[in-house]
Order: sequence, then C-alpha cells, then structure tokens
Amino acid sequence: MRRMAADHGHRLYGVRKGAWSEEEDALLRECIGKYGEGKWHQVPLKAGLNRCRKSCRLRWLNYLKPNIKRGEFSMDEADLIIRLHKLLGNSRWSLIAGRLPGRTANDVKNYWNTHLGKKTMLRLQALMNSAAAADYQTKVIKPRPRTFSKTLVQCMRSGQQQQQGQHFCTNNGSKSSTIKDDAVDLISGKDDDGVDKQIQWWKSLLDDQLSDQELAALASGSCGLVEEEQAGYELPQPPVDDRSGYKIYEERPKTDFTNELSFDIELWDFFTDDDQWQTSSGLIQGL
DNA sequence: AACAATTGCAACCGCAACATA
DNA sequence: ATATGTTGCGGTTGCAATTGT
Repeated sequence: MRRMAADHGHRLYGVRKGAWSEEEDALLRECIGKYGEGKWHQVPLKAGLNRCRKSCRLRWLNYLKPNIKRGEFSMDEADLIIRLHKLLGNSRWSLIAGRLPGRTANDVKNYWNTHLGKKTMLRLQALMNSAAAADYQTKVIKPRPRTFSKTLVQCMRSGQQQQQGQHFCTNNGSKSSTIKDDAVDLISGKDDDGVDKQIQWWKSLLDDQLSDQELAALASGSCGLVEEEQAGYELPQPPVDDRSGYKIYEERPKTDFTNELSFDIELWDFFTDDDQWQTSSGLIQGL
C-alpha cells in the first residue's frame, strides 16, 4: 500500500518558515558548495539550518542555484511557453522549464498564471472584441517558418546565457543584429523553407518527447495529433486567399486566441507596454 | 493621507513516483 | 512483496509592493 503524506513523519516542530534571510542563504550555499546538490534530507543538519528539507531544496532550485535567469521573460521565451503549453497541457511546467535555460518551473508557472493564463487572455479577448478596437485592417501575410540557429539550440541544450547581439534566427539574408530584431523577423517571416525547418526546430526542442507526426502537426500549426487529453484544443483555421493561396490573417486577431498557438507581435507589444495595458485594463474592468 | 483592492512572486503543502531496506 | 524513506511536481497560499479610491 502506498504510504500517504510521507513528509508528515519528518515534520519538525519549530522549524523556520517564510522568507529566507541572507544568513540562511549563505549557509545553504556553503553547504551545497561543500557537499554538492542532492541528499536533501541531510541538508538542514549539514548546513546548520532550522528549515525542513523541502524548504531547502526549493530555495536552492528556485532561487540560489547558479545560472538562474531573473528578470522579464523575452518574447522568444513567452512564445516558447505558449507553444509548449499548447502542446503539453497545463501540468507540465518542469518539462516546459526544461526547454528554457535558466528558468525554473515555478517561474514559468507564475509567468503563465500572471501573464498568459486564461483569465488574462479572456480579458484581452474582451478588449480586442470591443468597439474601441474596431478599425482592423485586413492584410495578407505570407506564412513563414520559424527557425532558430544552431547556436540557439546549442545554448538551449547547454543552458548557456545569450550573449549580447548574438544571432539566433536563421533568416535568409537577414541583416538583423539582435535577438529582438530576429524575433520580429521570425514573427513576420523572412524565409521560404517551408514546414520542414519548423519540424527541425520542434525536434531540437522535443526530439525525445514527440513522434514525427506530432512534430509535423506542430510545425504546420495544427495540433490535432497530440494526446487525447488535449483534444479540446483546436486551432481555428484562417481563410485562404483564392489567388495567392496564402492564409489571410486579421492584423489583430478577432478570433478566439485563447486557443491560438501562434504568437502575435502586437500582442507582445501590448503586454510589454505598461501604459497601453493599464489603460486597457481600466477600459475593460468589470467585464 | 489613509485605507482598500489588486498584483506578482516566493514559498508552502499534499501527493505520487521512485528508491531502498 | 511490502513497508518505509526520499525526491520532485503542480496547485495553492501568503504577503509585500503597488495601484486605485
């Protein structure tokens, strides 16, 4: 019989809880520097900390561990979170975080809940559907594959940090010089290599997790081949222009983008522009 | 200025999977 | 085979900081 709540037997009375002090952080760092990571049940004693082992582990993994990236999420990171969340569902934060160097599962989860979660998206959807956003222009956007350079894939695998001005996207003939420029090119699209490159891109991230079929589905923008539990997710198919054959997108999405896998550059600007966001939040308060 | 409401994030808790005796 | 110990994960909470009234 499986033993329930195994931690109960080890609960200590009088152990400290709540925020960690600098002194405690120093003790934990020193302990792990000396004995290495792991054996968490021994850590409180070895470190001389009046904390439970879980608290020690969490503090190290979410805050003290070297190479943890702090600060705002980049557009690439948010894009990746949206895509992976779409693919993997709501309970795979560690898997998603595993593909974001320097980000912890807790960070990703918090980011999703505060910036990308359903509540936020519903509010945004209400805004986008409101009369204030009525003057949409319709334009034809040539669909482009999203690809990253080998450098980025290497960085993702090795957990390296991005270096200033490093090129991450392989856009044919692109003269972009920063990751942001590359990302803009990526979203607007600047090469024609088709779905194959996208498959490679996903493969580099999820090679050991997904079948070729699933990778192809992701690359083509249709997620119909994922696990059954994800069957509720279905991407709206944009209309196709008869003459060009290219898909037609609204300049801003009017459709249910809470279910949309694609990443919208204007949406990103919206999220990252405090004034715009706050004004809009005020507008739709009470919806 | 004072209080209330909201937000964002660090930390906690319960549980399941895995490891070991 | 089973009981016990350990680890890791996701959902949730608590609270300080910020914003609104």
